[in-house]
Amino acid sequence: MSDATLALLRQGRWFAGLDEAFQQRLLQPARRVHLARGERLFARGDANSGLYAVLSGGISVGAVGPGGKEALVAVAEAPQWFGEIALIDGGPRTHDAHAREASALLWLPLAELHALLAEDPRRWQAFGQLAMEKLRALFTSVEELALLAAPARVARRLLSLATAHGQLAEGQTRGALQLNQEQLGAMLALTRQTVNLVLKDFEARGLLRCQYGRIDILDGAALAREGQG
Amino acid sequence: MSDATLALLRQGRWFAGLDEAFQQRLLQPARRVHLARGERLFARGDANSGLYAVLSGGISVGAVGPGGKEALVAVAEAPQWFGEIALIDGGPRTHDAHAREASALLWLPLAELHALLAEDPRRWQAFGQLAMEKLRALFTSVEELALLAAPARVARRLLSLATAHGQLAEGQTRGALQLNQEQLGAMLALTRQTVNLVLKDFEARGLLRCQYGRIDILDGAALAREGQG
DNA sequence: CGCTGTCTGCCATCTGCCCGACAGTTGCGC
DNA sequence: GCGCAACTGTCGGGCAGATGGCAGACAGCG
Repeated sequence: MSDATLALLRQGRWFAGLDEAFQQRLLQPARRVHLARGERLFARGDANSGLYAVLSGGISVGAVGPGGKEALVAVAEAPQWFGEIALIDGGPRTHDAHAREASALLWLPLAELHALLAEDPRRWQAFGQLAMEKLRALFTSVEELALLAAPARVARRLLSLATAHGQLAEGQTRGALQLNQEQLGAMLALTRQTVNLVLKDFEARGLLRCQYGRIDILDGAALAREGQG
Repeated sequence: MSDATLALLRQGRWFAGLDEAFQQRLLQPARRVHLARGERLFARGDANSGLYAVLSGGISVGAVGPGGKEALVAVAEAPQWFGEIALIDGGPRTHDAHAREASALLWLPLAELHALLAEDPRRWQAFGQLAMEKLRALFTSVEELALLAAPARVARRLLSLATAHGQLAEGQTRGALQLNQEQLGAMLALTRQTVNLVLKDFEARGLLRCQYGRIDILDGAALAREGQG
């Protein structure tokens, strides 16, 4: 695995927190996978195939509920890892995952993971920690969904996306978010129209800038205040 | 630890799935804790104190959001386990936990857990699995919250409570749920009035019976149909 | 027994967000 | 450069569910 890849992955909090030896050992059996725009990686209910890390592009993780409405759980971008849930409990995939643009992934096949865990079972904790990052993020999502009105939800989610739900290493944030208003709506259980309304209001007050398929965050602090509800 | 306790805990899917030796080893350092009605076990942000299992009574797990509105995440009853998140990632408590009635718990102090994990690190996976049960349940919650209307949400949550989110062993269900309409509302992000409306409708159609602080499920199959949305 | 706090049942009113629709704008392939 | 598809911006109508308020039923307690 190239040094560039290693450097990229170390920008992620989880991977950066692993000890050097484990980082190396993890990447050793890893393979690269390339997906075209729209291509599906796995679907809800599929058997576990292993763990993935995004190197470039973006992976939409979501599900269609009864009635055809789609809920978007997350958009994974470099250097996020996903797919650990099925690894830990041996169950099927919880969500659909597909490439929202041409993407490169790192794939750790299940058999390799088991080999690596058999070598040193203490490593289970590391994967547990990865899952706990998701679990904690999900708890805050539920709470926001339940308790906050639309503007506060939008504000919080934007900030949360900017830090990749805290999965980026210390201090790192994205100033520009690559997603459209429809997708933002699907994450927050709001319609595109409502999202647009809120966004326009924020823009008029200088908190952000709306562009085609993209949102630039200008004033994160003010956005955080907006998210207080 | 008494045989009765062991038998009780084995009614839970997670504990029952552990091998015999580990079950014994887990209970060996465990202590009993008694809480009076309304007493607080821990609060969001507290340092990790260990793992708990409910032996009798019920523990409300929730949080108050900005604005004072309360979100109820779950009501843990025997023989459910909770508190594993902080164990795995070493972070603070995600939620407030307090006794909704006089309750008895089993407490595994953090130091004992670490000792037990140091002995055999493969046991990390077991705690990971416990957390994954929560994570999967939470995913379905989010989806329900986002995609379903009030009646379907109520129906699904009632069924979900009846099986303790799948944490009871195979085939076990509770026919009577010990909670009031206000609490049900707090779980579903609905007001008491709306919950009442839905419940009355279900009752009129013979799906359940409303009683003082309690709901009896009469027709689980019909309730499941109602939850299709 | 009656007192008190909790829970249920039901109303009238208000509102935030959904829905459908359509025009304007941007980006991309031909 | 043209044309088409995807995305944004905005409007008005409609409704599910929130709000607030109140009477009555139930349970525990002195």
